[in-house]
Amino acid sequence: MELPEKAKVFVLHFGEMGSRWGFNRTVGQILALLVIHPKALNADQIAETLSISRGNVSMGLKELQSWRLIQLQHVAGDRKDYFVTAGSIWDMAKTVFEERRKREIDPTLSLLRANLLEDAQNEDEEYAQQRIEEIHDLLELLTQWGDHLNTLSPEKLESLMKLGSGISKLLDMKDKIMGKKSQDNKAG
Amino acid sequence: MELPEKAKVFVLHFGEMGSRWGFNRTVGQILALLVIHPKALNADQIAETLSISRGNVSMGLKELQSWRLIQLQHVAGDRKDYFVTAGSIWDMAKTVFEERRKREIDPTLSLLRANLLEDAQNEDEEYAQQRIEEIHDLLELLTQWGDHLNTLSPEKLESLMKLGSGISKLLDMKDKIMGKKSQDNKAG
DNA sequence: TTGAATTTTCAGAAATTTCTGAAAATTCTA
DNA sequence: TAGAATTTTCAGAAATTTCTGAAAATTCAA
Repeated sequence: MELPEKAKVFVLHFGEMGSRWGFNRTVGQILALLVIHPKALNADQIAETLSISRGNVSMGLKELQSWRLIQLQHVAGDRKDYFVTAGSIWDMAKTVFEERRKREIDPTLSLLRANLLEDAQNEDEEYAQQRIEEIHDLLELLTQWGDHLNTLSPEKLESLMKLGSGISKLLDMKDKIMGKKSQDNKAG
Repeated sequence: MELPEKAKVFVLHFGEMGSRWGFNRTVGQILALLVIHPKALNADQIAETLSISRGNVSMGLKELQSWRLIQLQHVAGDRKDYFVTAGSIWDMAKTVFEERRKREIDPTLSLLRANLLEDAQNEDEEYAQQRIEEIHDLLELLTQWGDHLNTLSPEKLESLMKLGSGISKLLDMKDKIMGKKSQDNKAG
């Protein structure tokens, strides 16, 4: 299967970028191909289109399934396995965030927590622990926020993002209505 | 310079994680070391502590400077170059987001835009262009949102993130006050 | 200037990652 | 249940990335 020139450029680019997003070149290319292709594809078609070995495609498809980014789809009268992307672009973006969080952030948080439990033996260790605590708190805040955003409906999430600088005004409005308790306490 | 056991674990872990964040193992280790060390360090100290070559440290420091994550600092009476991390953990996190955006998202957006300018020659290409447009719009929305968040003061940003599920209520409140224009139009 | 101290560079070595393709395993049909 | 179709596995090959260390370049003090 020969790809049109623009499709080729897109697939190759996402191959390069894929490595930034946690998978290797060919895995990125396979995903990109499935994203722009209107119909489900089988492993042989993918191998031929991307000029990579059958074995490599098999491994790549397995990896993409473990990321929950593609889905197996059977085609009537054909014994081969066909694949399509799982959900919309938005869904896939969400999934990538979730999976990366699970694979990268969570293990780091555990390690940092374990580190915080131990007592500092001297001034230098005290300093180190403080920096580690800052990193821990930041990661925790970010992941919790991510969780909250994930609970919002796509529409609400989109309207929140499109607020743009309006978010600042909204926060002020909230503070006014809520009476800015903490600051009033300090002032009074 | 011998590190305490916990510091060693932290540095090694950030070496592994570093590769996820766009730089290689030793660059991650150098950054981690500078983060937890209370005083500025020179290249020889870093090389000795991490057991890596002087040349490798030189390259790593250059890379971290290009990321704007560390700063040169002179020590009175010493000709060697000393280095410290640039700003707080928060500052560094912001910088990493910014730099990654510049290095990864922006080039992708350019490529997608170029692709969208071309005309689709048939149904399949039409489909591909639609998916590409979805990716483009998502990336653009995300980066614009990131820009807006970056303009918020750290305090406001933190209070926004700590809102948690309150964000949903706040959005409803806004809709009520603003009169939910778009939906009213549809209904009427 | 000179030359000692320091940093940078970069060719080749080492380590790591990715890929191939043939053999093994699995699945399905008749 | 045989055997054809298909997928998976994985040892070794190929490609890529990272690292070393010695030489070149730079900086600085006298």
